[in-house]
Amino acid sequence: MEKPHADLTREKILSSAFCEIHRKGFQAASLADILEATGLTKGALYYHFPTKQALGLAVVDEVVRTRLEERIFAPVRGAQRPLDRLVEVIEGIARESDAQGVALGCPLNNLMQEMSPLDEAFKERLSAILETWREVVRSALARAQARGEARDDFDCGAAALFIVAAFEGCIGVAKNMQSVEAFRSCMRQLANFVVTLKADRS
Amino acid sequence: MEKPHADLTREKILSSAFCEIHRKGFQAASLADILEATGLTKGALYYHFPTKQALGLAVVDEVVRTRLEERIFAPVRGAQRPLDRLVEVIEGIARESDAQGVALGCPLNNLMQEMSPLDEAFKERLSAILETWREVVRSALARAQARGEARDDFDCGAAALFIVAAFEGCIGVAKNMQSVEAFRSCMRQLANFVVTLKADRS
DNA sequence: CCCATTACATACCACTTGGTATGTTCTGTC
DNA sequence: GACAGAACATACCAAGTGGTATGTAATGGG
Repeated sequence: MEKPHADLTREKILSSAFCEIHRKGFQAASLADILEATGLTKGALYYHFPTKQALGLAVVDEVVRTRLEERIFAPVRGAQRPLDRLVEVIEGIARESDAQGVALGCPLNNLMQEMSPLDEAFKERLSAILETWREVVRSALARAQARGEARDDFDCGAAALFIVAAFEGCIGVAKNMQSVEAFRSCMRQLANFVVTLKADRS
Repeated sequence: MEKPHADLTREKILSSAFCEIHRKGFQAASLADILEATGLTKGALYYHFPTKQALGLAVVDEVVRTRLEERIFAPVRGAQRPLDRLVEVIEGIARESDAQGVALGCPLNNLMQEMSPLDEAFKERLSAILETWREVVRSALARAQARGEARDDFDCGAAALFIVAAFEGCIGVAKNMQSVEAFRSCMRQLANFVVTLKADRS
């Protein structure tokens, strides 16, 4: 028989840690604050996670990755018209974002900027997620090219990397400006760029 | 008579603080480490700066801003052919960057991601620099349009914001991947985008 | 030469941090 | 219902943090 109660507290800690890390970053995230939000204590934390780093890595693997998988990767993967779907996803993210979401930024980008130069384990996990993202976009572009939906005079890998980079860049500057409007404008430009990759149907 | 010695130690602290903040971020930057690198002590620090935040803001205003001003803003401002110069600057940054520079990322972007949601004063100073950057690019695009160097079917403000965002995005992902090659590839894509803004000379 | 101000150095403080060691309760098993 | 391990809670600790109070050497003016 499994023990649902233990797993539940583990997920409560994970969820609270994600929030705290999203707000303050990993280093500035206080274990005391994370626990206070759950009503638990350090005994619970260190029973489920051996160290703060392990907690952070678990947040990356089980929360950050999952969120991106559901919201971005999955929708693009199974698209019949990959290029159009790519544009839809970009515009969808822009449309659904609110002031708070813009102010906090992308959890993946936040952690990359903070932890990549400091911690090798973080860098590898985050880099893996980024690479899947890039691969999802690259594959979409390649399929679009194969279907004649996209032009075939550009390198899919390089274009995919740029699209992901610009995506995170838009979130980044909008986070600083704390302007939903700026975010949407910026994402619209990115969508326009993707549209320029479409094949001219003459 | 001015006192060059005092100003010199002030700049030594500022320079060391910039390095430390560039490496570890503002919050994780230790005043003890900053001082150790200079051979000075806390007495010197708190004589010149009332608080750690003031030191950080001074770093932003006097180091980060100056660097960007010299390396990016100034070259673009006085260009006869703004669009070409913009591409040159982008390619120049890509060409001259080394492994260490890529791994550390853009100081402005690092601080924006870390401090914007946490500290209003930081957010305002950083936002001002970002706005200057955007305005420099916007003005360049507008002049390019006026001279017929660029097409005139796009919004200069929106395009400028996107260019700056993509610029920071490229640095951001390259920082995580810790790959100079990926950075150059990404920046080349950005340069290509800027080229698409050129007027078709038929 | 005296003296006040500048420009630091030294010593110290309250506080928070991640981490640990120990105690306690709950749960399932025989 | 005794017993064992899981699943926590409580109390505590060394280390590091930003900040301060005080001491001191250099400097320049009268």
